[in-house]
Amino acid sequence: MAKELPGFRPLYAQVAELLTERIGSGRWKPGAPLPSEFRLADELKVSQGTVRKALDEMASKNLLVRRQGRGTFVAQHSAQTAHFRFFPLVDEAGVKEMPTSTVLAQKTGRAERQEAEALGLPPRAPVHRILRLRRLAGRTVVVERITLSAALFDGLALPIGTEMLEELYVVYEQQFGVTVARADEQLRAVPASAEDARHLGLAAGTPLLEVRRIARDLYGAPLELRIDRCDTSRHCYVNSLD
Amino acid sequence: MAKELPGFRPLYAQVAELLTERIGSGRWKPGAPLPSEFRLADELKVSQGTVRKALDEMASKNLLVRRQGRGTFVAQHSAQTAHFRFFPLVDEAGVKEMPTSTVLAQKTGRAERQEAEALGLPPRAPVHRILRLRRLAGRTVVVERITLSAALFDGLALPIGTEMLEELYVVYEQQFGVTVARADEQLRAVPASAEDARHLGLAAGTPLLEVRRIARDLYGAPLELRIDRCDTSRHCYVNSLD
DNA sequence: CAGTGGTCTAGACCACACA
DNA sequence: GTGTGGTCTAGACCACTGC
Repeated sequence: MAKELPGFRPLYAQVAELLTERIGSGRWKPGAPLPSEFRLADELKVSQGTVRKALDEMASKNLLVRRQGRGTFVAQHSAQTAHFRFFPLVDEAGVKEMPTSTVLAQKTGRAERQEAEALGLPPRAPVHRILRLRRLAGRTVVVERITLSAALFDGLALPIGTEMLEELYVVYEQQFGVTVARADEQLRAVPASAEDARHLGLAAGTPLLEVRRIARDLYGAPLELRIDRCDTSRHCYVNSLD
Repeated sequence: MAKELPGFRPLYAQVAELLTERIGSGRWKPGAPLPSEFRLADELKVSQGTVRKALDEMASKNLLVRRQGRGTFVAQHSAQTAHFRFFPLVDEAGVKEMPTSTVLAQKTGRAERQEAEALGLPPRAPVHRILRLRRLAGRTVVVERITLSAALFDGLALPIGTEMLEELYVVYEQQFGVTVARADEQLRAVPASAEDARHLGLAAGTPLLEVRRIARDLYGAPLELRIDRCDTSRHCYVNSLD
């Protein structure tokens, strides 16, 4: 069964790739159960052990959720999971709180050079821009500026001025069928602009933590550019190396 | 062979734990080869597949390095590996450069409350404190303050004022037999103190990225408290989520 | 060449979830 | 009970390394 030509990939990796494509193509939607290991093995003409290794690999990348006795399911963002995976701010005691979010503005325009590069779009492609504030324990802690391809997120209309309960990544998944699987971030310390300072109730020039994030889909293609400016006087960004 | 009592752990996890203890106890030193899978399986009275799963798990945690045709080796810090695993600063093009380091001072004193807590030491335990500058592309970019247990790092004597070629984690491993396996970091934006500003050639109050790191050994016990203040005008801290 | 880890297969039994 | 994933075992063959 295994082809051992030079440069070839292991069977389980090919199986994982095939299954990932089925998820990406929408054949299996988020939350849906996959066929059992034995059914997949029969269908793909490989052993159950090989399917298992592929599924384990995909589960370790948070693409699948496996539950003993129940089955294997396509991973699905929820307010909870998106929060714990993609919101690294904690309070001084190290506790992750659920933030509240309010969209101040959503506008459509043409991508600046930097935005187009980050999102892999042609110059001046149409984009949505979102300005959002996020609060923790009643304090506004983050000023967030988001840029999205207007072609990919066609018809996006966020409620302005009222508290959003849903995580944005849940909206992307449920309304536009795109899944955020990974994000790359660059962090810097910057002085608060006059606008940042007004939103955060601080003096202009106060040091803020700037987090520049590119969120990516299953294949690593960029979906969202997000620039957060965070007041780290009472919260901090946490990270573990290895 | 497998005991299936409630709450018990899989055999391969027990094997991994046993092997981790052998490494931690110094029975197998960094860089040394482990016995082959079959020898370990014979010795431990489990199958080769179970040993393999334990070894794979440990390799995925960077505890071991496996090389086809050669064997399995205890992971070893080198200037290269320590740099790529534990130095998240890159330049504007996203390139990781090798930093140069100069120790300005090394003193011994008694732990402050915060230091003792971070390192899991009794109040006022003796500690080494190190002040170090790190340069990238000829610019001083990081002012680094390190606190270590003087009991654990007994006899530490770093060269003052001259450029250090070795990574500190290599020194810990080779001179003191302790391995940094993991690190937890907290990031904040802070204004440069007068001293920071002098070292970095900036104005006091300039926003700096403060990285507060606790480096831990194989078992998660804290080894080192390190507080870096970074000039992020030409470099940034990078991180990937999932 | 012999020895190592890497892959693939097959079968057994266990723990868990749900009807 | 039935079906699921989780663990353990055993054996085969491959690819890589170094003698």
